[in-house]
Amino acid sequence: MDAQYKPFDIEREAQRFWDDNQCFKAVEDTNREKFYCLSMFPYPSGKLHMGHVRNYTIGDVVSRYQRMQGRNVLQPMGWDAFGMPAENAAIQNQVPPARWTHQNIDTMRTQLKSLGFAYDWSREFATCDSDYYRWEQWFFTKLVEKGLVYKKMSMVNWDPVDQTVLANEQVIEGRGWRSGVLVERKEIPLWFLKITDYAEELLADLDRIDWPEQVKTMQRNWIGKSRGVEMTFETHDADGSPLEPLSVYTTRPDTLMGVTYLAVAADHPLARSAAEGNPALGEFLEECARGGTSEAELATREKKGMPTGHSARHPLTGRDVPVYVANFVLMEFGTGAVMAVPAHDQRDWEFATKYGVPIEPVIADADGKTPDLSAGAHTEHGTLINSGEFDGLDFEAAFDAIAARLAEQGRGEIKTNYRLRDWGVARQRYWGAPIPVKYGPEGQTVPLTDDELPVELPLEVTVDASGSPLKKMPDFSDLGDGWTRETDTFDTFMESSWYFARFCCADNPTAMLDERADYWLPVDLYIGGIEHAILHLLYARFFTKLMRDFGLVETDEPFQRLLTQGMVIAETYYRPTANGGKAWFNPADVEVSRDDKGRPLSATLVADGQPVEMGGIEKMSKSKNNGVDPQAMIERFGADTVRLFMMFAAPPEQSLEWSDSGVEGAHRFLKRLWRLVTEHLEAGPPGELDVAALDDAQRELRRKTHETIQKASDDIGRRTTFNTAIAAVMELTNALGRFQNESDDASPLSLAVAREAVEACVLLLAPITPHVCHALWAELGHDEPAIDARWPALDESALARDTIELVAQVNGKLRARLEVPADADKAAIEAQAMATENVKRHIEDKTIRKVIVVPGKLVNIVVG
RNA sequence: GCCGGUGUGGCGGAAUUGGUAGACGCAGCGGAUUCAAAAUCCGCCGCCUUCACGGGUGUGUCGGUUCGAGUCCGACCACCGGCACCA
Repeated sequence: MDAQYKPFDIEREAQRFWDDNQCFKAVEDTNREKFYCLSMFPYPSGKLHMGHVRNYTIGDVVSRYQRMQGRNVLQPMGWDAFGMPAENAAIQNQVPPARWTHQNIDTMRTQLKSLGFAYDWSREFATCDSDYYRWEQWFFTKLVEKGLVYKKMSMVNWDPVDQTVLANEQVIEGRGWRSGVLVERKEIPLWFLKITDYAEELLADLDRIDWPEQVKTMQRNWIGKSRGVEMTFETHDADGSPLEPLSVYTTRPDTLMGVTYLAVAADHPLARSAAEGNPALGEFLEECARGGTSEAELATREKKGMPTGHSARHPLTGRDVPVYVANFVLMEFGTGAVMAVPAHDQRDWEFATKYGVPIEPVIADADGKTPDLSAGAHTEHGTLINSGEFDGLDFEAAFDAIAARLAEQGRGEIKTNYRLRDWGVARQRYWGAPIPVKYGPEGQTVPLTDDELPVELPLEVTVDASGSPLKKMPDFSDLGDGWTRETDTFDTFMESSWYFARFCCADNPTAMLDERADYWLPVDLYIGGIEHAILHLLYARFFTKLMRDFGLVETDEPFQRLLTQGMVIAETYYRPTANGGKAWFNPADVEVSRDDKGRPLSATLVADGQPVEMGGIEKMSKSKNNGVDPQAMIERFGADTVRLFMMFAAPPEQSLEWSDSGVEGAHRFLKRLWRLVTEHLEAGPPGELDVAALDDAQRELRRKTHETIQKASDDIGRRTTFNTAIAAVMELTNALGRFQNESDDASPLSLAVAREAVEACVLLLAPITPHVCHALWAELGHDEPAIDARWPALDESALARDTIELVAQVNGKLRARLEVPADADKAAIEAQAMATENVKRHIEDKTIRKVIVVPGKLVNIVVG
């Protein structure tokens, strides 16, 4: 055995072994329990970043652990290859998006392989392969047939200079990112999928999946089920001539008698008609149409409104209230109109205060009095006042009574509403899957038939800032005889909504999915960034239900268990630039000086020795130039070190701060492990492990071994806290090191106990640092490779203790530590605590009021 | 703005069900080894106080529940993720 740990030789050899023997090729076997472990596939943006390394190491650790549990494991990898960055790169470098994408895939595949991930590469695909997206096109045409797809006018960000639709990301402070001009809201026809048909099931099934509660809560709130009343207000203009009635939805019908105005969206037909002959209002509507379409932007905008001059008749009192246009009412939500109760809704209160609309309280405060509305609205439920016949009713009773009265008069009904909106899947972009629809000379809209599929995306194109090149390619769009092809492409969320299913049968050329999908699905553990908590994960759940309803899969849910991984962050460094901006420097090029406690004091750029500013710790990103290149780290320390550091530095759900010295520490540990095994092997062959013959030191090491097996198994298998599993193994190696040094005892029995500890260390670390463990396992004389070894088994009897330590407290403060027999009863523990010197000192002259004994933990003496 | 989360030594973090705060690692300090250095090994290491035993204090801030709170409750502050065309 080599006395030195040589990661590069070891890693090359282990990877060659796994490769040559196709160790990770997954084969369906109904006699074995399967485990499908999936990490969110990467967008091929160029090179692997640390976020990828973290994500994929977590998945690999779980996959290898599950394999050691004897399960039939599938861990595939592929590429989420469509998207905007390829088009941006194309504009910048005149490279066709396809070539740029495939080059990136090649680079990143090589990098993934160098990390030794246990992927079944035979299932690899990229979503930009027509073999993949053809099935998405095919499925879309089936959805059209079933009425789950429709076309509707919808708002987009329009750049009037570049004459193109912008993504929200491309709108910076209301302006186009390239042109710098104010963006306009523009309505164009777009394709939608009816996700709202599945709103109830998407909500209900959250109870059946093992996901973090926070993610489920976010999805519940996003779906936003509410119970309320939809009602109709008759409307008329200033002259009293009737107009179209206004429909509004409210979850607070109990406040109906407090309505003092209505508000409609700027895009509402009533607002538009009112603006005719009212130039001031027309100007206001134009102002509302400026800026981006994102909800964050709309919600943070200053709340503004203007009267339409029209009035609405209260459905119960018959009183007229004014109708306003308000920039915070959204046409996409509900009916595009709201009733306003400024006394009991904070936003309405602010609006009414600003525009001098009356505020009329109709709900009493907690004391049953008229609420104080001088500083804001009273939004809690309460008893009705100033509401005529409804006075004295509580929320529930008022809700029902007012809903009943409206229903009686044919002016309203109870309605369940969802905040969730249908999914707009059309993008006016090139680098995506073409939407398989054609348009006829008489305006017909026809989905393509099976023999017309796939619609392949032309690959040799020139991309510029003026929008999708497909629209300018008659070869693509003109089908002859007056027929044209749809030039919009799919939202890239379409591809990521079913790739996990295609991995089960990626080689099937004649069907989207086959029975192998039912063997592997659902995914047992899905790992990815928390930033996908809502959109991607909701769309994938929706798509799974669609596929189920078409008989393509049996499962109702795609991902049984979800692990949301935190970001990788690092210190940032910059210098102010002449134009008021910041020039960012990579941490690798910066030297930091520290005080005697190790706190950073200042930083200088190595290249010129001049100071740079410290910009704080941020997510690793290109824009802040604080990314640490995984490749450089692998080349310096080896893949095992990088994997170990990533898993050790933080639990997977928290953000992880990069630390160069932390990586060195991880490397140091692997060297120590190597040396420990070397020294153990040099001491000679172990004897039989005769448990009955152990002395105290041997029994103690053996207990530590099994405590570690217990903890690491729970940490990896149940808790997925890999950092604490590694800490436990480090403790065991420390104990083993002391045992080997101190005992200086090479008896066959001691070597047998040490052997058990050494093998536990190697196997418990095998999922995390697979290369070095592959080598060490072989050195320990095993013919079978470590990947096929069984996870170490716990021997409960090894955990037994004769005495245990517990603490004595006086009034909750720790005063002494006690060594007591493991089977001591409460009275004995209490007596021993009372007899302890330091406890006596704190209870003398005081009355003992109570004694609490928590078995195995502590005794607390309460004195007064 | 709305929804969700996080906050513990010099640093990353541990404390799993309300029961010993700081496991494990990094940095630092002291020592061994070395001609010297690197590497390695051993020891110390929240803060204040004490010769020492010990005592006080301490988990973002303020308050509460409890024999006992990092953990539960209320209010607040700071930061992070998402907000439907970034992926």
